[in-house]
Amino acid sequence: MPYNAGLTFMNERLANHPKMDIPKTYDPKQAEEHHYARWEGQGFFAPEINRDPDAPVFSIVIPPPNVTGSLHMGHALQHTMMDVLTRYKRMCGFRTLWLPGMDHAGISTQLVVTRELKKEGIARHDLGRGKFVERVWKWKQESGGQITTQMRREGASVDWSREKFTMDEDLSRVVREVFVRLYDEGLIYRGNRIVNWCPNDQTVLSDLEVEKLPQAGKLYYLRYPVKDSDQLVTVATTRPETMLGDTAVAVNPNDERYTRLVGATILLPLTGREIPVVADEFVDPEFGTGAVKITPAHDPNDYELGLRHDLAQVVVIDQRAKMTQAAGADFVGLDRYKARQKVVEKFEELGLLEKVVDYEFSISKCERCKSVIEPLVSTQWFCRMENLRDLALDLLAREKKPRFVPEVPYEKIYRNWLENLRDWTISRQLWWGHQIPAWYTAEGELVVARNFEEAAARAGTDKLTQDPDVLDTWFSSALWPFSTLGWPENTDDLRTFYPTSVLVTARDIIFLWVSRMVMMGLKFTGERPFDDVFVTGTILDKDGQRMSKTKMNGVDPLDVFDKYGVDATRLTLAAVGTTDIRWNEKQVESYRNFANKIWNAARFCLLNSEGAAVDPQILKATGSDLALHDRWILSRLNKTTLEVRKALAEYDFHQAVQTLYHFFWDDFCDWYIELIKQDVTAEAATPRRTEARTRLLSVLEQALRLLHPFMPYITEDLWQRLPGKQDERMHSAYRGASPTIMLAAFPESVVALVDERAEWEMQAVIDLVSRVRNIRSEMNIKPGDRITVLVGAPDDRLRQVLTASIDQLMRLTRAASVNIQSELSAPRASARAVLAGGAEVAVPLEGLIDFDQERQRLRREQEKLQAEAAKLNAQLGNPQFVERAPHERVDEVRVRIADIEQRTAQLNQTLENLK
RNA sequence: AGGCACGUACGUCAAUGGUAGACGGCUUCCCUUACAAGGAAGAGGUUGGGGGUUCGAGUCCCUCCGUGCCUACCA
Repeated sequence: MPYNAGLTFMNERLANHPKMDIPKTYDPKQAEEHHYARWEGQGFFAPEINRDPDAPVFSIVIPPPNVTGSLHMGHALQHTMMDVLTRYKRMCGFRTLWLPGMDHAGISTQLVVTRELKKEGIARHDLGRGKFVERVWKWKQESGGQITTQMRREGASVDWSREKFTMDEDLSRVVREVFVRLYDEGLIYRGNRIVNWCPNDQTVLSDLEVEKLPQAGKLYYLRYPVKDSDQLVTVATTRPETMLGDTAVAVNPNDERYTRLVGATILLPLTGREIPVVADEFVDPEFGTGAVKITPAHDPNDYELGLRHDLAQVVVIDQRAKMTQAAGADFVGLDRYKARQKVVEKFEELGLLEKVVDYEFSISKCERCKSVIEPLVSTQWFCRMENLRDLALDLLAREKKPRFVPEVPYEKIYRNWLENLRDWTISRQLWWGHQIPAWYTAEGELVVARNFEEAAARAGTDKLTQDPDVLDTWFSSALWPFSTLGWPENTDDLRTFYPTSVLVTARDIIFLWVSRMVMMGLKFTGERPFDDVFVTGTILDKDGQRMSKTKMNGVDPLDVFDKYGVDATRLTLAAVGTTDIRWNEKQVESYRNFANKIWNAARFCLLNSEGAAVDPQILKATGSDLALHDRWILSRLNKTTLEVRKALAEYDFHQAVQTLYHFFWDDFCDWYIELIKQDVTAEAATPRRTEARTRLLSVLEQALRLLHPFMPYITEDLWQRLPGKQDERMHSAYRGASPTIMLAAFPESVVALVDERAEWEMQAVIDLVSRVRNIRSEMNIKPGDRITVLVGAPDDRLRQVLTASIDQLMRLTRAASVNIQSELSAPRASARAVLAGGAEVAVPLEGLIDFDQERQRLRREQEKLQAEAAKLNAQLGNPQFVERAPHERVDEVRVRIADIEQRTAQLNQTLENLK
C-alpha cells in the first residue's frame, strides 16, 4: 500500500493556509464527500495499517445485514456504536478489525427474486432450480447489497478487503464441514415430526421464525356421538376443519364427569370413523367442556399426545393448506377456511353444533410473509441441542462469558432460553441457501459427506441424488465469527482476531443468533466467539411504536444524513445507549448545531493561527507560571479524557457523548476561547501571542481527536486544516501512514495535569462573572453600558485569584473597572450579590437602580437560600442522622449551612442598607 | 397465562441510597469583530398513586394504575 500517495490530497489544498476562506456555517456534505474514499483507499481500515508487532488486538464481526436489506435506523444505531469502538481502539494503537459482510437471507431473497420473475411472467418452478439460483446470483450482483454503499456513507470503518458473504464458496465449505461433523457425532438427524409449515413460502420454519399474534376468533362446540349409546360428548375447538383428521377424544383422568367414558368409542361425524376416548393429564378440565378432540397430524399438542397413546395420524390438510383425499370426497381440494365453514354447516344440519362463542386466541404466522402457519407432520433435518446447550451454559456458569451489557436482564434471558432449548429444525424447503450435504442412493440409502466425491466414495456409487432441502439461514450465521476468519484452517486471521472482542446487536436476535454463535463457536473452536455482548436500545417512532416496513413509520437514516449530516446523526444515535427511545428529530438538530459550533470554534482558531502551529508538547508543560485559564483547560481536558475513556470501557456511549459535548461547548468555547481571546487576537506578533495561539490550536486538536470516533467527518476535515507537522500527531503504530486523525493517538489522561486548585480558582471567576451578568440582566442594563464592579473578598486566596484575573473579569462582565478589596465598600445605590466563601459583589447604579426592584431581587435570593437551609437544618436536627450518617456527610451539611448563614446575613445587611 | 422492563420538567432522555440534571422548547435582553445553527439571563419537578425499609428513597421492598417487550402446548 503506498502510504504517502494521499499526503498531497488535503495537505496542499488546506493545511498551512489559515487565512483561507472558511464558511461561517458547517456544510456536512462537503466534509462527507472526500474523506471516506481516501480512508478506504489508503487502507486505513485494514489491521495491516498497524505496524506494531506487539499491538493489542480488537475485533468485531458485523452482524451481517440481509443482502436484500437497505439501511434502517437499527443498523445505523449498531454501526455507529461499532464504529465508535473500532475507531477508538484503533486510535489507541490496537490492531483493529471490523469485519463486514452480508447474509444470504434464504427466504427473503428467494421471495424478492420470485416476485421479480413473476413480473416477467415466469414461475419459479418453470425456471427450475439451477436457473433460479443463477438468477439469484445475478440479482445479488446487480441490486443486492446496497447497504454496503450506505455503510460507506455512515463512515463505517470496516475492512472491506475482508468482506464476506454467507454463500461465498469458502463459507459454504465451512457450513458443510460443520454439518458433516455434527452428523457424524449424531447431533444432526433426520426425522419425521410435526413442524411449522408456511403454506405460502412452502417451507418449514423454526419456532423462532413464527410469530404469535392475538386473533379474534370463535370457539366451536361440536357434539360427537358415543358408539352404542345415545350419549353425546361435546368438544370445543377453534379449528373445526381438523375434526376430519381426529383420531381420539381426550379427557383428564381425574375428571369424574368423564370417568365412565374413558375407553369408549366415538363415531366421528362426517367420516364414519371410530375413534377412542383416552385419558391424559394434558387435558385441562376447566377449559371448554373438559373433552378435547385430538388431531395428531395437525396440532403440536395433539401430536405429542398421539405419540403417548399410539394414535394414528390422519393427514387431512396438505402443504398448500388444502384438504386432502383423506378428508373425504365432500372436502377434498377445499381451502382450510372453506372447509371450516362447510364442517360447521354440516354439524349444524346434523344438529351436532352445540354453540359458537367469540374467543380470542393466539395464532402463529410466518414472520416473513404473515401467512397463517399450518402445523404439519413432515420429514425434516434437526439439530440436537442438549450437548451444544451445555457448552454454552457451562461457559456462562464458569467464566461468566459472554458478558452481557447491560447484564440485567439479558444474561438471565439468555440462560433461561438455553435451559428450555428444544431441537432445532435446520432444513428448509427453499432453493436459495446451502443445500444439505446429504445424498441418497437409488435404494434410498442416506450418505452425508462434504461433497459429491466424498459421498460417492462413501456410498460406493455415483448414482446419487442430493437432498433438495437447504439449511436454515441462521445455521451459517451461527458460524460467522469463525467462518469469516478462515476456520477450519488455522489461519493468521483466526489466530489473531478470534475470539472477537465484542458483539453489538439488537435484543431480538439473542436467541436466533447470539446463543447459536456461542454454541457453535465453543463446539468447533473450543473458544467463545466474543467476550462481550452489547445489546443496544431500540429506536421507536414518536408514538412509541416499533419502526417497521409494514407500518410505514420508519425514519430513513439516509434522509436524516441529508438533512443534518452524518456526524450529527451518529452523535444522536450514540447517545441512545441501551434504553429504548422515541425518535426525536430535534435531538439531531441540536447535535447539528453542535457540529456547527465545533466548526466555528475551529474557524476562530484558524483565523488567528498565523505564526503558530499545533504542538502537543505544549500541553504537557505545567507549573504556576501558566495562566489560570491555561492550567484550567488542561485540567478539564485531562478530566474529560479520563471520563470518555472510562465511559467507552463500560460501553456507556451516552455518558461519553454528554461529557464531550459539555467539554467542548461549555469549557472550551464559552470560557477558554473567551479567556484566551485577548492574547490570541493581539495585533502585534509577540511570543506571547504565538504561545497563546499554539496552545489554543493544540487544545482544539486534542478535542478533535476525542471527538473523532463519534464524528469522523468534521474532525478529519478540520484536523487536516490545522497547521503544523501532522506526522507527529500520529500514533506510533501508524508511523509512515499518510496523516489522518483516524490514526492519531487517542489522548491519554495525565493525572498530574488534573489540577483541582485551578478548577476551584476558575470556578470562582466563573461565579463572579455569572453574578454580575445576572445583575446586568435583571436590572436591565444595556449590553453597551460600561459598569463598575466592586468586589469585597475577605479570603486572601480568593482575592488574589480574582485580582490576577482582573482584565478577564472586565472583559467578560463588560465593565469599565473592576475593583477588588478585602472589604466591600459600595454606594447605597448599588445592585449586590453574595458569593460563596463570604465574598460580595456590587455594581453601583446611581440613577439607574430601582430600589424596589433590587429589594425584590435580593429577597428572592434570600428565599432560595432559606428554603435550602431549612432542609439542611431539618436533617441536622435529626439526632439519628448525626449519629448514623457518615461523618463526612454530616460535616458537608454543616459547612453548607454555615455558608448559607453567612450569605443570608450579608443579604440582610444589604437589604438593611437599602432602606 | 406467566416472566421481565419502563413510568422523572411541555418534549426526548440523565442521575454508585446522600442538595433531582442535560438538550430542545418557552420568557426577557442582545445581529458584542468564531458561530443568530449564536451569546447572556430566567421560568418550569411534592420523580404515575398509595404503603413500607432507612438517619436519608427517583433509586431498595410491597401494592395498585398505565405502557412496552419476551416466553408459553390450553383445544
